[in-house]
Amino acid sequence: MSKARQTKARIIQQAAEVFNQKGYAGSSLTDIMQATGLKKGGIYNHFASKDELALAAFDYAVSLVSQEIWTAVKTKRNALERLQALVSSYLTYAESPPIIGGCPILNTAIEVDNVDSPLRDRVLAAVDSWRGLIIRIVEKGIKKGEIKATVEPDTVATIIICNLEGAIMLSQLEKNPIHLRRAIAHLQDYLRENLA
Amino acid sequence: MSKARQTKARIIQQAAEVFNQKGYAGSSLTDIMQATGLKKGGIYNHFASKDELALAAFDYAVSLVSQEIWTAVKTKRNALERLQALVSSYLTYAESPPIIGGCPILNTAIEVDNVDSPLRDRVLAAVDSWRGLIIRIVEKGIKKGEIKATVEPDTVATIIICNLEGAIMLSQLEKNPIHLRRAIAHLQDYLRENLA
DNA sequence: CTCAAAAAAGACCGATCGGTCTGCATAGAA
DNA sequence: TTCTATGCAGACCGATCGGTCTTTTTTGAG
Repeated sequence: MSKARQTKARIIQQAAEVFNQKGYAGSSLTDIMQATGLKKGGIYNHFASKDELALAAFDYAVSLVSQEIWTAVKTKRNALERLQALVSSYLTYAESPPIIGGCPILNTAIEVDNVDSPLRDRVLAAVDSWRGLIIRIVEKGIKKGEIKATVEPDTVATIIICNLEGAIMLSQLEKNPIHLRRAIAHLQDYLRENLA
Repeated sequence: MSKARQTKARIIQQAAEVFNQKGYAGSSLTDIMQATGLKKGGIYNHFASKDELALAAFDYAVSLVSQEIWTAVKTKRNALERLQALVSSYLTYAESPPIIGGCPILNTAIEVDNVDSPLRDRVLAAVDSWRGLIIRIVEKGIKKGEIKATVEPDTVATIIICNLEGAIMLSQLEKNPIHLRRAIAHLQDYLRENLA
């Protein structure tokens, strides 16, 4: 049983890399077979369908990104510092990303934003969770007097996510981390000048 | 001959909508046939391959967006006002977008950023062209004393594009224009406070 | 109106798609 | 070490993929 779970975890990890680079529609089972070294029987023994594997792979990819963010955030107690740490954690995204191929939330959002699918719901949930984290940090900061009471938590969340996602796209496309670095610097200015 | 060109143009327009909503890998020739009302013979009479049609459709979609931007920009002469007009032109993106399914540059960038393909080169060129427009506006503004000499044109371009693209993704995913409006307001603040 | 040229239809092609199933190999409890 | 439960290989399936080609229809110049 342990062996089986190990294999299943390996399939998810390696499929996540394939999906994140080539997209769900653009990845075939042959691609997954090549990445995992397994044949069809081996894969379908663990997953009922390609879609089910895609969901598991997306959840796994998101968990990698979330973990990286949370690891950075929890090192600080002050609200402003928490936001700064969150933003800065994306500096590592260019050099040693948690998963190759860009941000899985962005990639999947673009691919499924016009269709109804379970995957679309997962993306929405992932974005909501991310936005919720930022909103809670800001709200707590306001309550504790670390952040100006006039600041709108929702707006801060939108601005941070927009900049990071847009910058990841640009840096990924041009294979140049400069855009991500500029966006992070811009967000740090924004946080410093508008929140406290 | 005129009829032929009309048909070809119609194929490009309707294929562009399909591709922009479902992606290139996610759109089949059957989808294109359904959208255009033509059969395979009718489509392949105008295009040698699906890829060739995809290129034409992408170029067309980008031209729609570019035209919208340029129409807004050319109404102003002052550099700061030009940038403000450019940013504000995206207010219409939510209600009456030049093409449905989100920004074609963003959508295509995400789909092809990890593969080598002619389409990837087109996306790079489209982004370069957009960034070049912003950079030239800023440079001219600096030369004419309308913008502070310490402003980095490249950075301004990155920040504007990041915010707009990230916001389009969020608004498209959540089917809520609020994110785009927040990003535009944020950019207007940024331009006002940092450029002049 | 004629008729040649071009546009479109639709049958057809091999390759590949996601998915199923049978049988063999292996793992791990007894 | 034995034996059974299950992980996995690989042949197989129908559907659909992008693309070709022959035939029919339409177009528009003369």
